[in-house]
Amino acid sequence: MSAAPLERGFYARSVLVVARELVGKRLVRRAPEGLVAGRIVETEAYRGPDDLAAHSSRGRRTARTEAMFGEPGRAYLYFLYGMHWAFNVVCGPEGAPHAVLVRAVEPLEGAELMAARRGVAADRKELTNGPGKVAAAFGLDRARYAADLCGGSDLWIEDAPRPVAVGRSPRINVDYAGAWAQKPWRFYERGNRWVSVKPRD
DNA sequence: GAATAGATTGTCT
DNA sequence: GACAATCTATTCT
Repeated sequence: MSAAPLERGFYARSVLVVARELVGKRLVRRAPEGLVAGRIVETEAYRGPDDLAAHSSRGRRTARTEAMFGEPGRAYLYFLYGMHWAFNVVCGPEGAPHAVLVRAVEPLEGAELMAARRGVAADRKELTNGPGKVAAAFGLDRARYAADLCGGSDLWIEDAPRPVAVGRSPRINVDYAGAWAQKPWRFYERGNRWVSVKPRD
């Protein structure tokens, strides 16, 4: 059972709408070592240049953020804390530096391959319950920078039924962004054990 | 379960 | 030279 990748129009909308609707969708990567797939259970919206929590805040357009200014439906990957990669999807109209961070997924296929890449047992929630963990489990790094999720790459997102209950909360670890840190721009499936930071619900 | 410290490097000031 | 959209091990309660 396989579905077509979500088309570019899905991503070319408000980043807040896309972030909410991505919860429940199916992230897939087909690599030479095997296929891994997971259900997205937690996302965050970043909406530069106004949003001070976004890397593209104040219109900062650099080699790192360049992909956020490009067409929607492409991957934005960045390296942080000296050792982790994080996977985002570029959203909004082309030229608007908006993106959705995928913070956690629920493993659906290829858990053994994820476990091998992560170095943890396949039945542990630590497999994919955080942005750095998702990127590692899916084997994503600089090589997938600006990869097209709408076709032509080995990484894409498929449609799937929407969860019954999607909660929202402030974003995680963006305290430096002042008032913007309070905006409830994190979306997650209520009650899902793979969500990274426990919400107050 | 919560809190803390240490790891480690690309990016920007 | 400071710091970051984090993770892990360890040390508390």
